[in-house]
Amino acid sequence: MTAPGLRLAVDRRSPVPLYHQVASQLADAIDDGTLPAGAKLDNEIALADQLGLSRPTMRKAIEELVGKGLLVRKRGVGTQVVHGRVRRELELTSLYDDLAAAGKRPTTTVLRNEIVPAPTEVAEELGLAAGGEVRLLERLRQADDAPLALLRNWLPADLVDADSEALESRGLYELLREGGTHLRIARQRIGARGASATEADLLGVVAGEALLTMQRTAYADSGRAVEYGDHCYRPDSYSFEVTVVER
Amino acid sequence: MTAPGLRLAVDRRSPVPLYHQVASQLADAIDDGTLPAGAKLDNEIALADQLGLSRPTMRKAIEELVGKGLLVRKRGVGTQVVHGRVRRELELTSLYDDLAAAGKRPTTTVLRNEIVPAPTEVAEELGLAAGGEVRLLERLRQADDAPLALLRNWLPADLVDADSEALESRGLYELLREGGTHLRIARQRIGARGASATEADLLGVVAGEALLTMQRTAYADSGRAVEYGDHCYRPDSYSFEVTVVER
DNA sequence: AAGTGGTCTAGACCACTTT
DNA sequence: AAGTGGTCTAGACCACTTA
Repeated sequence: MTAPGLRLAVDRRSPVPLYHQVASQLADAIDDGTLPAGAKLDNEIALADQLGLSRPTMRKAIEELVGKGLLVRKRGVGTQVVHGRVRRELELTSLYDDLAAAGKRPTTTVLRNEIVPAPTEVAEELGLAAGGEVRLLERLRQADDAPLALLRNWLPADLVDADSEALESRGLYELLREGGTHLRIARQRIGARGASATEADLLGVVAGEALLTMQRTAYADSGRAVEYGDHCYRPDSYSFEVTVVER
Repeated sequence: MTAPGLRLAVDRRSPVPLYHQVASQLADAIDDGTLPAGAKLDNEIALADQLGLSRPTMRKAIEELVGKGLLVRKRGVGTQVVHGRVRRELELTSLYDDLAAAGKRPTTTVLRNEIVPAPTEVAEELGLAAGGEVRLLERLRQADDAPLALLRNWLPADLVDADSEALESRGLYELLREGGTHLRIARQRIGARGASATEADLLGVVAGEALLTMQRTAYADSGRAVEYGDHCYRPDSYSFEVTVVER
């Protein structure tokens, strides 16, 4: 039951970890149909031998794809490709990156960009003293000139220069990365509510119409909270994809 | 910088994997404040020594918590507890389980429970021939007698007995588990839209009012799609929590 | 220079499923 | 009985960060 056209090979001179090289090649084979839905993989030891790898390394490659929802394993049975087509996953990217990757032309209008005392909830989320200074950003995001999302963000005031011009051309996350802040974890709450008059006006909908909402707190690799966001999206243009894997 | 009150120990006679024992104890210590936000853990080798474990096993315990968003690691620096309080995570559970765990009293009314030819989209999601037979379930879920969600599910017709009485008392996922079907992966799309007249009536809202929606395809450990769901929720009573970790 | 996590190896034994 | 994934060990070397 092994796929015939499947060719795997690793490059030991590459800085890319061996397990990730293998995982990428397997993911590509699943994407392009070389490994069709339901296909059974050789067992871990055989695969490791074929590639000249140790079993733990081969196993880690498989684990990466199990975590992404592309493969399922069953003890005593084997490893198979999951049925069903794969959709884009929810990852730790900004909406700006998402749109650029999807080939849309994202534009941003900065509505507010100012230093304000932190509202109670924001201070709590960011782990700051109440009333401490934070930068408030309010932006309108458009894709191909159609309004798509209204983004409000609060960040520790010293974290980023955030001149409005850079924000309009590059997106907040990219600016943070340039400033040496690498986001690692985001906790998001996704919900829905009716649009307020202001929101409706900016997003080009009728007041009270359904909006998709997200509140997000993002943490850097230092463990500190560096962003709290309160966003709303036009639900006809945006949705969230999540893949959940049983632990 | 090691936490003083932290006491870790493993039971080698337990069937619970050692790495999971350690991960649970660390998670508890983070929950109850023994390991406060920002606390730095000893390095992996020292921790492994203290517990009489090998480094890979200790590492796997830490990896489990990094994946849950409780810890962050930084090469050359160390491992720390993430700042910010932890919220309940989105897992592969049914809404019924969610509510029961939250101490609510969930009740279910089965509105439809019949065998129908599969609509095109459903057949595609489940990997069945178009027009093949599927079971259509339509249920109204309430928590403490307040309407909360309207759930429509399609399943392969042979998969579950699904008598309506059992569905009202136990929830679909539990019935599937009892029938030997173990869900492993779910792909979910979360969005929003206005309520139709029928939905509004059932959920006790006004037509056009915002609803939170989810379409889900769930896969068993056999890799086969076993459930397609199209759900809508009252957004004042339900939201989704997602933790995203940078790969 | 010292300390950390990141990767990798070559084994071992076990639990579970299928034949 | 045979084959699979699940767990665990005891090392090794490397890349990165901080002092």
